[in-house]
Amino acid sequence: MNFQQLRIIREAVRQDFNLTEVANALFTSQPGVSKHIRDLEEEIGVELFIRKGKRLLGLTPPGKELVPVVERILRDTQNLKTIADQFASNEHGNLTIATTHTQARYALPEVIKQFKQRYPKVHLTLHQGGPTEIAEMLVQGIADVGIATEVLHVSPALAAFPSYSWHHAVIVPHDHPLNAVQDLTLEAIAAYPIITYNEGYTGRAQIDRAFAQADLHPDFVLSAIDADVIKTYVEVGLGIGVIASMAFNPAKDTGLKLLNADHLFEKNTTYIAVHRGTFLREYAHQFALMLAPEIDESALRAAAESV
Amino acid sequence: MNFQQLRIIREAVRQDFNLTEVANALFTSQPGVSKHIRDLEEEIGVELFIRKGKRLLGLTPPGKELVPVVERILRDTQNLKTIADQFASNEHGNLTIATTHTQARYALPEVIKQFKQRYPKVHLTLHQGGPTEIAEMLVQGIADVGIATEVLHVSPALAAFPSYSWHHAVIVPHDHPLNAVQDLTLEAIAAYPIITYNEGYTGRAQIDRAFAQADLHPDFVLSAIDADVIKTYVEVGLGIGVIASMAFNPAKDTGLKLLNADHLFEKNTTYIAVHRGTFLREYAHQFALMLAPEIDESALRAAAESV
DNA sequence: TATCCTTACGGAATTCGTAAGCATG
DNA sequence: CATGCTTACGAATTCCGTAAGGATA
Repeated sequence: MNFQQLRIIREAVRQDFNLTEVANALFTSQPGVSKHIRDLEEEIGVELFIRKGKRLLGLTPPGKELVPVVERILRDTQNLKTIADQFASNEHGNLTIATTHTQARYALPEVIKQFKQRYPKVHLTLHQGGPTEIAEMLVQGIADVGIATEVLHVSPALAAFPSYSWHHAVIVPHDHPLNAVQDLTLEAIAAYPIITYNEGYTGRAQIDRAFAQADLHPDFVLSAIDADVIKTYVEVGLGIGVIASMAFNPAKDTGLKLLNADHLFEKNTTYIAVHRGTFLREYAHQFALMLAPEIDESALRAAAESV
Repeated sequence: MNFQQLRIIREAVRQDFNLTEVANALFTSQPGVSKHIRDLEEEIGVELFIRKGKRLLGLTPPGKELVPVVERILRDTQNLKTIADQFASNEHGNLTIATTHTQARYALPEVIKQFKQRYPKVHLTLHQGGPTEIAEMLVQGIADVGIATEVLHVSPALAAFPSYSWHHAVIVPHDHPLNAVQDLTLEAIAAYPIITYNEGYTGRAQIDRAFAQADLHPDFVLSAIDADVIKTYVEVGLGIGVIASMAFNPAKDTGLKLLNADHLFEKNTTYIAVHRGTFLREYAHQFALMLAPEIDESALRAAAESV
């Protein structure tokens, strides 16, 4: 048994059992991949993959049990290197953050500025994606921490901690009739075409839920991933916008007005997530604490260390 | 990085940093061991061992952090093989039990007979030793389950479950004056030379505690690891014996009489222990359940699977 | 001076990549 | 017939053991 064999097993699952792709992903030859798999199967005495003719289709029952152990071994080898790097220097290294546009654009800049002041030599990488992609990046070990409002609880392999809370707000052009309304209601909003986030992004589920509970069916005329796009279309008069309030900048968004809607939509909570069993560098840990100061530090360590 | 390097690191700790012994233990050459260590240290970029001249003296701080991860990786590779064997056959395999003389001689025979009936093809190995040796055998993965009355809680890496409880009793020759006594007291016992278990064995601590609390200082004229030895010396009149009551067999120990002492000594509990993070074969699991039927099955699985 | 580690080097074993062949959707 | 896996074989690399040398209790 060797590590290359284990990497191949893990990659085979990730590449949907296409060994040619596995070979590409691991920068090796395809026949070598085949041989490694057969060697390992022979060594441990069970077939890991279901085969139909020459193709691999999936995992056998033993394969299903063994793959998580393989993944843990490989994660631990990664941890070995990470811990060693930690001792080599607390100040340099890489930190990869997977997050959504909204967080990257409006919530993170302040924290990242602060982080860079403390750790100027740490190289930061920001990966952007939807919630499921963020979760996947954590699971695959591509990203160290993930930040999103939506379901980062999906996989039990992830540990999520609340970072901060915020509300949606309504944005309208300056000359819009809603500007005159005193107490904003869902009914009043639902009377106009609405531009807001895509499903699965930035608390969209909360927005839908609020209207559904009020038995309202507004016209979602356009949806987008980010507030900048939404604001643009509100400005051109396509409808009113519902965005995260922090995405409104009075200094820059001069053509628009922000209407408070805290009482209309449920509070949203943005979470910071890490992958259980993956060692966190000291600075990654500090980054998490900067973003969520009230996080239970020992819980974070525990999440990162146990499986 | 390869598994041999990791095995060498683990073995270096076990062999107290004597690389010659490491080479012997792993059936390889000593220069190879040295090279593997230096290669690994170079690869991860930190020194794992404190060196004085050419000798290794201990672990550096990074070494102390990394060794547990190395151990977990190696344990998981063992788990891979164990799980694979499990699928190859539920009925064959090996089960290694580490236990004390007392358990092996008096408590286990019935359970083992029952186990062999259910799993006739499983090869059983009984390793005998003191409590610390039993714990060590579990930690090193030499034994699958450990059974003892004494401290198996020492290492947090072990999970111990109560199996059954028992009391000490007094044994005397037939013509002994204590035979006539109605209500046995500690004072009455302490008046005679006592033969009982060695320190650290079969609840000896309970016996000492009982006398200490009564402020009695009996003459422990002889101590031994097993009841057979104790009985022999009681028969020749060297003193009275204090043994586990289950070690008395009225049919065979015809020259002796058993005096109940449940009210004099605290109850003892025999524990069954496994090493956390080590996968238990189905039959090993069943063995544990036979020995401790009221064990929480999910707790046992959890102990065996998490770290 | 005996123990223990390192360096050096040659051979053994493993791993890897290329080329060719075969099965399947 | 293109995709995907296997077999076969030679090259490259890694691993291992022996022999010799040096440091330390």
